[in-house]
Amino acid sequence: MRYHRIPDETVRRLPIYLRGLMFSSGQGREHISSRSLAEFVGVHSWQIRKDFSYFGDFGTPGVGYNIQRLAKEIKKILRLNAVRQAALIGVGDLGSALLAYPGFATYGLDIVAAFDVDKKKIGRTANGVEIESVDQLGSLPGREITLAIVAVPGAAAQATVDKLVDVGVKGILNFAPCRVAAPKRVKVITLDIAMELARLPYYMPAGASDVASEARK
Amino acid sequence: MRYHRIPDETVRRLPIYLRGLMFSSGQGREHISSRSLAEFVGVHSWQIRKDFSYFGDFGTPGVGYNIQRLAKEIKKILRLNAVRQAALIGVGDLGSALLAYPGFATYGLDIVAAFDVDKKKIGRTANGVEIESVDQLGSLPGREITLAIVAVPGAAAQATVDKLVDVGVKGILNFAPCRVAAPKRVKVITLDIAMELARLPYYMPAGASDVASEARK
DNA sequence: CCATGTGAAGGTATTCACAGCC
DNA sequence: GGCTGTGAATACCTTCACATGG
Repeated sequence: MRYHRIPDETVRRLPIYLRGLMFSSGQGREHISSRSLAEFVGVHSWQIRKDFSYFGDFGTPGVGYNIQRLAKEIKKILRLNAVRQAALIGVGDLGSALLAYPGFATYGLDIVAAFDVDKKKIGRTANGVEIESVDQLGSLPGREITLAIVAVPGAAAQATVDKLVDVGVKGILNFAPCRVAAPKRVKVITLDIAMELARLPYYMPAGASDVASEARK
Repeated sequence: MRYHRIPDETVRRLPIYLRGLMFSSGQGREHISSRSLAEFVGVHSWQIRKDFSYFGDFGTPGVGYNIQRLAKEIKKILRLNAVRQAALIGVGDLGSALLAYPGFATYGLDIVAAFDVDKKKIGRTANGVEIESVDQLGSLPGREITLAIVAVPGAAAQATVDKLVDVGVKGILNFAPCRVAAPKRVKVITLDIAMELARLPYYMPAGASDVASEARK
């Protein structure tokens, strides 16, 4: 079925596939089967085929998928085909790490501006980006920045997001450990690192005391 | 229905509720309605009631939920009722930020050990934790550490996880941007920061050119 | 013969509406 | 009147099995 709405869960997996395809592409191969890709990315092959079926026929029966063509299509769907510029708000420990993080480039995302409230930081350069005062956020509309990464303390998060919405940012990745409200036209994804760790114990078997004995097995 | 398996999606939301409850608890109130909590955490009230219904009657009709009692129960379910010690592997930019991250304590998680391959870092102290050589991972079984946070480069991730499994770690939060394999008895949650950002453009409306005009509205 | 693409079946989670209780 | 707890309805996603195509 070629024309179909793409389920959210499929959209969530597309970056995983993309990562796998880009890696395979670096290996010099031209085609990849759903089976091979499945093994590499850790998703079942039938799930992969179903996911790809939502947006067209990219596979050749008996051969597999053309890596380049499929990667290009996924990028198009995710709108990652052009390099996108992002601003970072909050250059603390986490913010600094994000500035230095090489992974964003993988998906064509580039942090080109950084803002902080701390006067001591303003004017300094971190990873080739000059840190500006948050008061300068008003200058964003003139620059080609549509995305923002929020790495400020929870107490400042909502005010920061409000400001970002004001200056026309369309998408926000929020690292502050709290819910932030925004109009529907602005997409906010909150990524609370500690919360992810918090559900780990639930899935872990037994108590802490059997670590040593378990290790011997 | 009091005795019921708790759906995974509910487990994923429990830490969100817990955060909200702990905050409300600090406000001195004793009870909270599903409506108030909903507003605070950004989840619909019926969803909250349904989620809570999976593990017992904690609400009083006309009054709401007893904050302390409910928080305690959620902690018990998530097995966060005792402080849990974690080890950090990889003290680079991201690892250092995680060491300094205050959010883990919210859920009773404490990073008490750090490991790196870099000889220059070994022996130094970061946030009160002495950085040890990864060769010392073998010493983990004697310590009360069941959880590990992996913040090493992608190329080293699988080897690191293998080693952690060997020394009896039961749960791993993996920040490396790749899939890692582990036996079923060890729970691995992979958190690829760039991937989260990668699906943001998909949900953003229109192109980059209308930023300025949009901001005027 | 191998691998895709997809209807159909099955399972899981969300949403609703309201009975029951304080 | 306000709020919980929950069956029932609905929507969504996953899994399977296999027809179809190279």
